[in-house]
Amino acid sequence: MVDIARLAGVSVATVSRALTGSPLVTAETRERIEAAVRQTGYAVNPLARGLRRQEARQILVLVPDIGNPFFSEVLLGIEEEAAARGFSMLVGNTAKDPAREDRHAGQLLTGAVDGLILVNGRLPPRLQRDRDFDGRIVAVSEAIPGGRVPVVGIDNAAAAAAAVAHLAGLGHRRIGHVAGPEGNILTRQRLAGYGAGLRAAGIEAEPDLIRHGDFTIPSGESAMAALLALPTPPTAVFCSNDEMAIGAIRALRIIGREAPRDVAVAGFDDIQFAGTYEPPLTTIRQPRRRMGAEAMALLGRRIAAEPGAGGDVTLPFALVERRSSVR
Amino acid sequence: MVDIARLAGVSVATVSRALTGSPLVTAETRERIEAAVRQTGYAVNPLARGLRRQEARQILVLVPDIGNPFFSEVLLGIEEEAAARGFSMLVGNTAKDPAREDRHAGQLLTGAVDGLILVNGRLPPRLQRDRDFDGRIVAVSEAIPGGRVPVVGIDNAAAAAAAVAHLAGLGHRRIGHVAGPEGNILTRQRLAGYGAGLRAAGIEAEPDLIRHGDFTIPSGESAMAALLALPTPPTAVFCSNDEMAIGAIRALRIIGREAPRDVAVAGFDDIQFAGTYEPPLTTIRQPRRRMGAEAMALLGRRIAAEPGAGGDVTLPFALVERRSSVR
DNA sequence: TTGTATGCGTTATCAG
DNA sequence: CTGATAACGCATACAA
Repeated sequence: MVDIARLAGVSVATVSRALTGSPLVTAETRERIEAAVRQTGYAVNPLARGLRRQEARQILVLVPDIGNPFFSEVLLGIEEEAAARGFSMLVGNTAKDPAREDRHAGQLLTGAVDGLILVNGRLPPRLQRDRDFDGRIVAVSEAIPGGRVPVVGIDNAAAAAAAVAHLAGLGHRRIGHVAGPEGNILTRQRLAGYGAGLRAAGIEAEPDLIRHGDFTIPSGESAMAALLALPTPPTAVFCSNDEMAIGAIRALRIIGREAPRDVAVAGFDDIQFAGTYEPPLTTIRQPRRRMGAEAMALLGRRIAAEPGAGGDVTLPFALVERRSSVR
Repeated sequence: MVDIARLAGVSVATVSRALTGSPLVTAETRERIEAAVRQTGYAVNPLARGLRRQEARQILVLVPDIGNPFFSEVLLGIEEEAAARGFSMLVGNTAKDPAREDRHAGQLLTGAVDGLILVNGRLPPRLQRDRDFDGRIVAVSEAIPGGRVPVVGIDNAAAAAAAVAHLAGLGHRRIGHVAGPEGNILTRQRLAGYGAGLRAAGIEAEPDLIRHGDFTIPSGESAMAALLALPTPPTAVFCSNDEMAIGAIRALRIIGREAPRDVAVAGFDDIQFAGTYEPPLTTIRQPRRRMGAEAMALLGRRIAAEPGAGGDVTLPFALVERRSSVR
């Protein structure tokens, strides 16, 4: 910067002002400075600027598994919005390990990042104690227990109810549910929606028709196998995510049956291969990318301490009807 | 830090030394300092440290599409190795847009990041001119034209040849190829391997049996449709990636045929759903995660200016035989 | 409108 | 082994 100052025949202060768009600079001097910048290819040092301004213009996203396509598409939305707002995106993989969560969260305490986006459904331990940074944290997709941090996502219960209504509308009365792991918030919300959907259709709930998996294909397969071993198996099944729905279809195939002929199957998420699978999956589409973008927008507003940067953001979902549920 | 110094009754210089693990500190003073640190929850400011040391302890990964599972698993490997080496990972989505590439690459010039990992197959324009940062750039998966930057990946030609050898070994003599977009390096390498594989099996190449797609499912579908419309269609097809292989299988299905009964199909990459698809896909497995990790390790060595931080790293691939190719 | 001076939080140099 | 101090590059308060 001192070079630019010399080249343009001004002080570094003026260069700084010109570069930050201060109105206190003559058009003419600004022009000289910009010329010098172009000539030398100079660029402001973000570390020095950050040190001075006490901000990093960086945000951190905590993800349990970057490799999971669901999360990576949320990341895409975050990145776009972050770039648009002049932020860079750091990504930390937690693998659900509290120690890693804490290590990454440390970046918020040190000032390495200005904000945090949680895609992993919980606050890192050290942040549970320390409430000083609540204003710089938002969650996406999955709510955080405690209600301290705002969430951006869909109405999971309503979406689950919509899926069940769809199956009931097809004439099914025995509708099973392959739920996620117990204790998980999404599991609870979708389970609640499942129950509400049954009620709305005038169907009596039957605890035996509910089995828990862990959101993986194999777990969906065994949950469905258990359902099929029932004296009176369900004629339709709503699964808490698409992976388990695929597992359910495999379980059918293994015993020589198939979806939707023998059992209708619906999933949740509309992952990339949901529409490509055989049969294509009926599912709930979440606006993943937009969820990421909205989360970043919210975080940006909170960091800037904008007044309206309030609570949760609920985005619309869509029921996507495909062959797996329709005869 | 000044607080710590006061608490421990030493100077900031000593605190700094203790915190950086300098041997020039008494065990006793170090203990006092560490106690003060624990008590206050103090953490070093990375911006100030970076400004002073002229390093950011951050690296940037340029990806064309974070949402793509192939890339996101490479990211996983990068993140793990980066964390292990004390680096944070920034992710920049380029969407193949040169302007975005340049904007992100700027972070290398400003010192915001210490190194760059390219997963998008090419150097951002401004870095093509400026060779000053060559020592801080590595590529993964896809080689960069020009040979200036070292690549971490598999031997794509050999892998393609192995896939073709597999199909030939099954007795096929008319083996088609659904290639990637023309001009793409991976396309060229795999196309070359396809040719080599045919030659090794004593099969004469036939230009008509080669169609180009763009690595998407629909493009694979139409490429395969064209192949099937030939007077004498191939009895086996090697596709340059799994998405196009899935498209090829769909093309078969549309005209009432199926894989592998009518045409054997092999893909490339072993993406997440390759093993789950119906039929499960025969494909080439790339060690994506390890590729990411090795790339980061290489970059780390280069940044540290370690002597042995030389050229390309070639990792082993594996031919995964599944039902799509076997009768 | 511009320049001077100071401090952001660290680390490295140089004395002691 | 420890302390004082300069410097990293920038942005702002204060003067002019």
